[in-house]
Amino acid sequence: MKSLENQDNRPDALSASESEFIHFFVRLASALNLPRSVGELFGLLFAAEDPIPFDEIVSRLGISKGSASQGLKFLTKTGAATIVYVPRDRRTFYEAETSMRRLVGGALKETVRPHLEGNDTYFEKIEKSIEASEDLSKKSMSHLEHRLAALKNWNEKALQMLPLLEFFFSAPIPKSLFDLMKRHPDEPEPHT
Amino acid sequence: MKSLENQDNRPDALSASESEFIHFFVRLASALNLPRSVGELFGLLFAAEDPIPFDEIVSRLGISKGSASQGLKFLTKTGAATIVYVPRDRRTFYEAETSMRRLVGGALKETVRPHLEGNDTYFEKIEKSIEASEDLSKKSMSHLEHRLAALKNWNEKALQMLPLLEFFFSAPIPKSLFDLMKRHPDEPEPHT
DNA sequence: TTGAAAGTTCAAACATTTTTGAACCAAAAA
DNA sequence: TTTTTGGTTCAAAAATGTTTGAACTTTCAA
Repeated sequence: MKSLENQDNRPDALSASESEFIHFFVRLASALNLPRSVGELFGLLFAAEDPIPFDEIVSRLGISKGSASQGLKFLTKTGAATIVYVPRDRRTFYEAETSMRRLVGGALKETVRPHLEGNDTYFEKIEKSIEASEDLSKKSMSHLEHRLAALKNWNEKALQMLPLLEFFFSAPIPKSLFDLMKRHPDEPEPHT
Repeated sequence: MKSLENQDNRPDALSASESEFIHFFVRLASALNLPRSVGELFGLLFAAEDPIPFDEIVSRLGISKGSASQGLKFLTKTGAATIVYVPRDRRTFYEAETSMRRLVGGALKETVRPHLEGNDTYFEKIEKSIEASEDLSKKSMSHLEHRLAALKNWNEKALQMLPLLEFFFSAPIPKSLFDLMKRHPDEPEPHT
C-alpha cells in the first residue's frame, strides 16, 4: 500500500502548477528537438523547491527508470541539472540549474562550440577538393573558393558570437549598443 | 538515352567539390535537426554558380521530386533560397541566399521569434495555476512565483537578443564590446 | 556472506519523421 | 481540344529517434 504523501510531504501526483511548468518545458524541449522526457525532467526540477531523489522523479513523472536515468545524465552532462548529495540518504538527488548564464553557457559549450570548431576539418576537405579539380574553369574554381571563404567567415563570426551571447544573458544590454545598431545598416533589407 | 551533360554544360553527377559542400550542409542540417534532404538541397544551391532548375536539382541529387519539392518550399519559406525567373523557360530556378544576415534573420524571424512571443500565453496559464492552488503554503506559492518570474525574464532577454544577433552577423563586432565583457562578471564562474 | 536498494545499460517495442512514388493539377505546346 | 511538361500533394514505406523493461552492477546494511 502506498501513501498519498512521502516523508518530505510531497504528493505523488503532480500539482496543477507543476504540470504547467512541465508542459512549458516539454514544449521548449520539442522546439530544441530534445526528447519529451528531458523536458518533463527539467520542468519537474525547475518547479521544485528542493532537490528530488531519483526514485521520486520516476514515480512522480510516471516515466521508466531507463528514460529518467538517460535524461538526467543528459541534463547533468550539459549543466542543466546538478546532483546534490544528501547525508544519510543513498539516493541521488537532482536539482535544476536556474542561472540562465550557466544554462546557456553549458548548451553552447557542450554542443555549439564543438561543432563550430570541428568545421575546420571539413573546410580543408572542401579546399582540397577544389584544388584537385582538373576539369574546372578558372572562373568556376574562383567561384568555389569564394563560397568556401564565405563559409569560413560565417563560422568565425559564429565563434566570436558565443562569448557575447553568454555575456548578455547574464548582464543588462547597454543602451549604447542599441544606438550603435541603428547606425550600421551595411546591406539593404529585402523589401517585405 | 541520357547525355552526360545538359545544355548548360553541367554534368549530371556531382563534382567532388559539390559533394564536399553538400556534405558540409548535410552535417549542418543534422545539427539543426533538419532533414538531410534540406541540407543536400542547400548545399547544391550554395555551391552553384547559377540558379538551378527544379528538374536538374532532382536528377543531380538523386532524390525524389516529392522531397525536392517539399525541401525547396521550406528553404524558400525561410528565406534560405529564392526563386529566380528565367525568361523563355517554364521551369522554376532556385538559388541559395548567401548573405549571412538574411539567412540568420530569416531563421530567427521564422522560428525563434514566434516561439518566444507565443510563450506569454503559457506564462499566464502558469500564473493562473499558481493563484488557484489552495493547498500550497505561502512559501511554496512564493517559490513558484519566483520561478515563473525567472522564466519571463529569460524570455525577455532572449527577445532582446534577437536584433543583436542579426546585427552582429552582418557587422564587425566592436572591440569596445569585448572590453566591456571583461568588466562585468556578475556571477562567479563554476570552477571547472 | 547474503539480501535488498538504487541506478545503469541496452535490445526490443513503440512513436515520430522523412522519403518515396503514384496520382493529380495547371499551364504551355501541339 | 488533347498532350506534354513542370511541379505539388499525400498516403504508405522506410528510416530514425525515443521509451520501456528486464537483466545487470554496485553499494550499503544486516
